[in-house]
Amino acid sequence: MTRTVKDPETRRGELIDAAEELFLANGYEETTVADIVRKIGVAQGTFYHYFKSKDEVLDAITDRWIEEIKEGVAGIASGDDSDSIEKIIRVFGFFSSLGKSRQGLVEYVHEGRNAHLHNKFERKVPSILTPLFSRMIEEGVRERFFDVRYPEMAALFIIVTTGAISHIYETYRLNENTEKMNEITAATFYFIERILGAEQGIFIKYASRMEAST
Amino acid sequence: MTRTVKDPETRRGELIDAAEELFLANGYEETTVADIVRKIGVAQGTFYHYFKSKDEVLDAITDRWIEEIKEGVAGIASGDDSDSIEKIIRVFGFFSSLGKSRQGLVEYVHEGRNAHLHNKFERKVPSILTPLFSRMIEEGVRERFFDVRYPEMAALFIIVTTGAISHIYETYRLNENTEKMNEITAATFYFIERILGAEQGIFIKYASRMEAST
DNA sequence: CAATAACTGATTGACAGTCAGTCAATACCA
DNA sequence: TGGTATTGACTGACTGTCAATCAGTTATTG
Repeated sequence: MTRTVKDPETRRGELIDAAEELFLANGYEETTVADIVRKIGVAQGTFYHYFKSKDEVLDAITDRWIEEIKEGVAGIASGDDSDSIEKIIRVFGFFSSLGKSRQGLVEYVHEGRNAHLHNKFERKVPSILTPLFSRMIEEGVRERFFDVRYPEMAALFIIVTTGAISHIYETYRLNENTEKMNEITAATFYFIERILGAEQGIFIKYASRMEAST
Repeated sequence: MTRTVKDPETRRGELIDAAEELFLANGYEETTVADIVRKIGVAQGTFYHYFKSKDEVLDAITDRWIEEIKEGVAGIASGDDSDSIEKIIRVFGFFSSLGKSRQGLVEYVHEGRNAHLHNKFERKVPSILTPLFSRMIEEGVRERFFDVRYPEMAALFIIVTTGAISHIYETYRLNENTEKMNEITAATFYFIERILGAEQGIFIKYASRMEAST
């Protein structure tokens, strides 16, 4: 094949893009390195010039996703135009919109065959989000919305719970069990209020007020 | 090699035992089917006579573990010699003792290289334990210890949270960060009390009373 | 023009899974 | 009781696939 040299950053990007697309379409295990390189028309060796292993591209892909999540949450959390309740609601809204625009991705991450990826997410997400949530919760405590003895632990609990529950939510969504889906959503807010020691129903109240003002 | 015919149940058991031992020692990916059959001195084909794939033995192994957990919890939950608070404390005690007697297993399940297995656990455990926890929580509501609108969801939340937190607890344990470990334990009870709408500190109070009476 | 780095693609080694066939035990019949 | 048919446990060489390697080639840069 004719040889084309590109800016390393570009090439690396091409490889990650191709891998991401194929992993999403066919799964990690089912995608071969040969598939990835064929997609952009380079030799197999080129792949290994940029990545030490197949696993390493997966890391690069998840890092990209996690960076996106981090920036989205940080953007909401750092704003001083809203109180902590509003911020937390917006963060959940951000998660939900991310899930909707990337439905394939959500299904993918929860599929059994992609245990590998799911695991990477489970490791990285809490460590990135806990400090951000922690700050919002502490802000909420100062604002007297919340009353909680362990703000950092509360953050961790909320994050891991939401993550694990989304797993179960996803199975109900695939079975079109709307009743259970609604129950999970309602229960999630109910328990988050309890964990944070917030007034019962305050999240729903705020959420509908926020919707009305748009 | 000389041919020895055994009772199929025995042979199947031998294969599962050998696979479990090797998976625990070296990891799932790192163990080959050839290793498994070599260990008990049968041909590779024999393995595939009993299992459709390498993944299927892993299923058999996790099913065995999960059965053990289920029976342990069911035994505690069904007893009518204790109230719901005591039962829940005993269940957590059971988890902790399981973790101690099988330290290798716990570390193993949480190791990155065994994402596959971790995922299997995460799928199976909640579906098995939720009904059992649900009943204990409903019992506690009748006994006026708890006050919670969604008992089944509370069960689910507590189970997935405990599972995910144990993951994080494990990393602190490996780093010998005793402070964080204690904080997690205290926070876990604190938040479980909040989720269940129980009196603050009731679990600790009961736990120390139970210890005193032994 | 020398050094560096991007790139090639045939090759290797490891492994999951297959398959055609062997052998032992049991069941059935004369 | 002895002969034979059937079942299914068991064998192990073999295959196809794939991640990873490596010796070599081409472009770029100073």
